[in-house]
Amino acid sequence: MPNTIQGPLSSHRERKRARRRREIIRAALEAGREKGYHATTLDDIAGRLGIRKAALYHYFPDKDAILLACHRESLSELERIAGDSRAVEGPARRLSFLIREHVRIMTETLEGSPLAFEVTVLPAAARAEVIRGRDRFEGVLRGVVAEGIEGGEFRAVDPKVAVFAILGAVNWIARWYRPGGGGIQPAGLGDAFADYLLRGLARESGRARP
Amino acid sequence: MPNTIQGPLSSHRERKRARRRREIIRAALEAGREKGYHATTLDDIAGRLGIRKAALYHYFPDKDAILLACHRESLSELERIAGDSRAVEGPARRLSFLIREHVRIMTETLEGSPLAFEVTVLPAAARAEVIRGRDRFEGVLRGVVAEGIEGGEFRAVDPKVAVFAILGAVNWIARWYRPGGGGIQPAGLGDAFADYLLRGLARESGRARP
DNA sequence: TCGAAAATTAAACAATAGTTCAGTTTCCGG
DNA sequence: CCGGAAACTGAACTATTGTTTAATTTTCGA
Repeated sequence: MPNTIQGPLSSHRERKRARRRREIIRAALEAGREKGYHATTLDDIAGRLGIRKAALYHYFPDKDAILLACHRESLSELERIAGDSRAVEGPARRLSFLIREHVRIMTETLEGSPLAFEVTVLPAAARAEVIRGRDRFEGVLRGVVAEGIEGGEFRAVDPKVAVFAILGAVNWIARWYRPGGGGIQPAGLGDAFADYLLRGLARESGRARP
Repeated sequence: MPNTIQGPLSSHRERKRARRRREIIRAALEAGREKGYHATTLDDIAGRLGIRKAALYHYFPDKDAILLACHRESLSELERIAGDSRAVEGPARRLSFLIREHVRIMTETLEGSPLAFEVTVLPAAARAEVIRGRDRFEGVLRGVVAEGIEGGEFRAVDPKVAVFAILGAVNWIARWYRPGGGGIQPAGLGDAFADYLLRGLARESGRARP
């Protein structure tokens, strides 16, 4: 008997299914941008894809699983930039990189959707996973700030408080940013935020990013 | 015929009723701190007061009205500190005052409840009122920043972007602050935030608040 | 092209939670 | 202390919405 149980790791069908899953996540993020998780119905999400809500159950076991997938989407992005940041030398430059990339995630990947922050409704295991992921990223930021202080590049602030302020400024983007909305451009926003938030840490008034 | 239509402006009964309304608002803010508006049921709110949810309808016409009252609670606080700030001289000192007071509202009055930010569910008229109030406060902050730039006290940033960052840092407190939670103390937090966020604007590296 | 598996749908189901209402208890001013 | 008004309750009602199931359509590999 040939091995029919385990096909190729990414068959055509599997890739198509994975693509559809991402479309659903994208639709959920878009729908959630307006109303938040609870006010977003499965009809809202399905309607954006031109299908009925029952079809969603072929890709996710329930509504919470869609929310969790949205969280994972954002978490994997955060993990990626945390990894990439290791190649950037110097606490100031590294923190600047992290802020600019985080702003990019907020404006591009999540498009300002607050879905990736509503964590209280998730079942305990899923909530723990998400919180662990966020804590990890928070820890990376704190590490960078602490390193900058030790090296004398930053002044002696409480890293915990500084990181809360930074994450607040960036995450709050979900509350006011709307893609295509006039005025503020994503790229400029990331630079402006990094510039502003870095200067608050700089020991000297000169350029925060040498 | 004596004037029985309009009793004294604050009879005993009226004051008692007003007090009960405030208790309900407080309970809603507490309950909403854990789960957010949609996940907070009328049973949650009523339960904290030892009554049944039907009793709430003697004080508010529906659930949305309770949310609106929570918003108005926070808006009136913001308006108050905006007014008080006019007595503080100099953009740097005034901005510092506003940040510290705003932090105090987040930690003391709202106790970290996100209820005063969930605006999308409100009916159009109520939503417009809340947004108008928040815009007004935002405008005050922008004015202070712009004034500081004109006077040469702050460097030339985009006031809009800076205020988004400031409001994000402060409002995000609702996401992580828990009253009585160990570690961070409200008073110290306000000073630390004001210090950090002011330095990002300061033209010179010296003390931001002279 | 054929047939099985995947995708989707329509309809019914279930559970939650906001709302209403008639009736009961509590409160308080005269 | 009395009587009416205010406060509150229990229960029923309703609307929304997540979930399940059986049936139908579509897709795609052999």
